[in-house]
Amino acid sequence: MSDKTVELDEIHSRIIFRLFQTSNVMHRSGALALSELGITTQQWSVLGALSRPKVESGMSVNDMCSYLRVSRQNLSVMLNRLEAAGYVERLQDKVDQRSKRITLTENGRKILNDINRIMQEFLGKSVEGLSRDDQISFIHYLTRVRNNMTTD
Amino acid sequence: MSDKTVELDEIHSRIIFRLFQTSNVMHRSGALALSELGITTQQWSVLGALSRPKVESGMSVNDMCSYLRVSRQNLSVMLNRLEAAGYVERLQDKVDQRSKRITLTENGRKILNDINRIMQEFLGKSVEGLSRDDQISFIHYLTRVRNNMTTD
DNA sequence: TGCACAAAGACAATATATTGACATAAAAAG
DNA sequence: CTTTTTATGTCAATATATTGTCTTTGTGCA
Repeated sequence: MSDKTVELDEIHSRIIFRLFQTSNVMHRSGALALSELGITTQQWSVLGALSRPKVESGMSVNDMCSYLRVSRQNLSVMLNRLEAAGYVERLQDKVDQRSKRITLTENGRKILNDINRIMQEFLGKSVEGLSRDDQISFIHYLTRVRNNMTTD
Repeated sequence: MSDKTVELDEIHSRIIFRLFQTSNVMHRSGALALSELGITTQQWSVLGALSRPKVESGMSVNDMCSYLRVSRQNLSVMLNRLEAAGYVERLQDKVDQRSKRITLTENGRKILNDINRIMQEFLGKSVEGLSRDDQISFIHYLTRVRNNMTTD
């Protein structure tokens, strides 16, 4: 390897570093906010994914992995915990023997309601100081970077 | 708890969810890009923190935790690996017996150079489609949200 | 000066993130 | 139709994330 020192674009590296920091802080403070329910932010995202009306009939593990951008193995372990807690159900897919349908249970809907009650305030505070337009731009940038970094 | 269904602000929750997804994708694809060096994105951020001229004399573990927004325990384990690999050194602080000074070794500087050579391209691709102004706004939003969510 | 409290870094336990591997089922190819 | 290849979800291993805890050291206050 050459001895020439590489200078990274400072703005580029700062974006990635900020993502790293912000994600860490998000999980830490989010989990703290939800600690009374014993729920992590990651579990919230799993439950939230299942609560959408368009997936009322359930989601496959694979679909969830794609949606959440987590690995199959990680999701499987998270689902173990959520199933054990009675919040989700794994049902055999009727069309494909290899596949499962994951659905929210009634208890899952209830805890999600409790979660959202807490997260409402948490989320509001997290975006303080950003206008609605800022927020929408922010989503656009995040989405763009996410897609740019996505490898198949 | 009341039975009334809570409706989250869709923009707010999407910001948090995008952060979650983007962070996952960032670590996965970053680690893939750096796989030939056997370095993770997290280790890169540790090494990067130590390479700044203003911390030439080293950083305490505590300072690094604050800078990186990771826990002391997590950083300690990461430093174990980086020290074992010969990239960082833990030296006793001369003023405070409880404290350590963490410094980059010469090998640490070399691997960091190799890392940055790879990350240069990775970072460039990750921000494709965002103007310089977009990138600067992005940093501003990330910083704002990070600070809003930071609890002491 | 002595005591109470806090800070520093590391050990322990647990949850989440990845890749690798596997058995079963489905799809594709010839 | 048969064989090869791919897909699905889970087990295994490892790295990173957290909180809790501990011992040693340092600080502040009476």
